[in-house]
Amino acid sequence: MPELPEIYNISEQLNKEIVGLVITNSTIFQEKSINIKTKDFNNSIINQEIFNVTSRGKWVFITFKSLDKLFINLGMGGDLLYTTEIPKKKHQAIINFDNGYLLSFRFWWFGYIHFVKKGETHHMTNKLGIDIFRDNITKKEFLTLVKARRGSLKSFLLNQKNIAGIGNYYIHDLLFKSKINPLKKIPEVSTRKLGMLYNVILSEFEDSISKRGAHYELDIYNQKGLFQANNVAYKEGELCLCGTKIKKVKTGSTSSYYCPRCQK
Amino acid sequence: MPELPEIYNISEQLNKEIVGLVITNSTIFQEKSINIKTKDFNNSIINQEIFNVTSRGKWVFITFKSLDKLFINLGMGGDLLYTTEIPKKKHQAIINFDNGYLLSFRFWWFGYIHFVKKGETHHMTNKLGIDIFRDNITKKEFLTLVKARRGSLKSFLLNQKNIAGIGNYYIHDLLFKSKINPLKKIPEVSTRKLGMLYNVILSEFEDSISKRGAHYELDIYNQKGLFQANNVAYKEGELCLCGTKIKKVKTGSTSSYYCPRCQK
DNA sequence: TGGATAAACATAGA
DNA sequence: CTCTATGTTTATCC
Repeated sequence: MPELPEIYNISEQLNKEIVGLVITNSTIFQEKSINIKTKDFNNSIINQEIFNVTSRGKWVFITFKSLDKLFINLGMGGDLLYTTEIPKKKHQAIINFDNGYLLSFRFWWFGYIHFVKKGETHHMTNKLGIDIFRDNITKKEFLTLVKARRGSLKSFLLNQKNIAGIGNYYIHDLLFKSKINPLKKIPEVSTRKLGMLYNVILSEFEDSISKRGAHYELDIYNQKGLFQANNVAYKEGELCLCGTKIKKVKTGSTSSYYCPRCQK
Repeated sequence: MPELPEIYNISEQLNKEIVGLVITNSTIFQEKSINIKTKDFNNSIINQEIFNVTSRGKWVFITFKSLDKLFINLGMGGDLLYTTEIPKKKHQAIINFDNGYLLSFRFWWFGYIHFVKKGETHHMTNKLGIDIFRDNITKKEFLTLVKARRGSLKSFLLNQKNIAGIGNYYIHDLLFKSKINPLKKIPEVSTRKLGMLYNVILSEFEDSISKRGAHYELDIYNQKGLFQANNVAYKEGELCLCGTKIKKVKTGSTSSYYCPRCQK
């Protein structure tokens, strides 16, 4: 499940590669991935020229010269490859360009490629929260945002309407490095720790982006990233750096792994 | 806080006393209690003849011959007296009839006397749930209704959108007599106990109505009711009939008192 | 817990 | 936690 650093990286790579290219063909293998009929989708994007590519949270935005857009979400695992040959692995969609290259969209489960006409809004992204990286959010703004709420900090961070881009892989590491217990509610966490969390998010994401994302995700060139988090092991009973056994707790629909000694 | 039995009793008493009477005057001391301007309210009801009086849950409905209506809610404590003399206790409204009698509305806190024109709907009562007593709900209907939900049974019963008329006084007794622990969620309660609960609600309400309501509430003649619940004491540590100490637990915004032995 | 409303939280579904 | 929709609870207001 690619999160902010991977999506940021993918969008920047695409921005380098496909701006100015024109779409010559499009093949949809899974109509559930798109938001309109396949025929309409193809008619809408073929012959369009790419204007730019950017991202917000876990969403990639491809803007055409016409200002129509594609909103792409890779869902729970998936990749977006830029290549000349159709990949052998099962994919949901292929988009061809006039330079002989193509984009292959592969979703492990749910994923979206939504076409949105110029000026129209997209219901899945118009409520997206801040992208702490692209929006140049200051620590003060971050603290104001967080402290307005009283629920669990982990839920807050994972909710894309608050802060877009944090998912289940990075959250453990972010909380570990900020020494925050994943069960805590926002009012129970000191301002100092919330400030530390802000620093950690920025530095961790910058670090990961510079390494082209997480080690188990692919970039558009089919290359794995070099970033490895996992300061807190993903198995109950494994040892933290401090020697304490990692604890597993249910936090909503997923679990959290944390060190009872380091994360108070 | 009058609940179904008291409200049922008040509406039936009114139905015996005021049908056919004509309103000659109306005085509003607290404009927050009504839904339109005082002047409009008075103009709307003066000279109207009472057609009938009925109730649903904690609401009293006075219908005029014109089919305009008054929707009355006594809120958290309050009384509605039918008398010839203006009561000395502070009241929010007085309505006079052509036989020399008057209705005095007294609210301890929030209470409503809403005027609704013929055919129009009233937003506070149009989502009201069933009145188990007036609607002749069968046990099967009751079970279907309850079992469609998964939240706490106590919340379900107190929510006027589900079943109208149960409040904080009767709820303890109803759960005690049904041997249901007030902390249970609906799926955790056996069908047998839910069926028992249905019987208990009907029998308890019938009993209370026959005694003109709870012992601490007043009917329209300023007389206290004769019904006493309190099988489960309202003080932590007091003894249940079985000798076990009553336990107090938080259930949402209020507390529940229950016998850990009798109410499993 | 009287009732409205909004936010917060939980769960199922696609 | 990918996102939506729905249900349920909590908090605050009047």
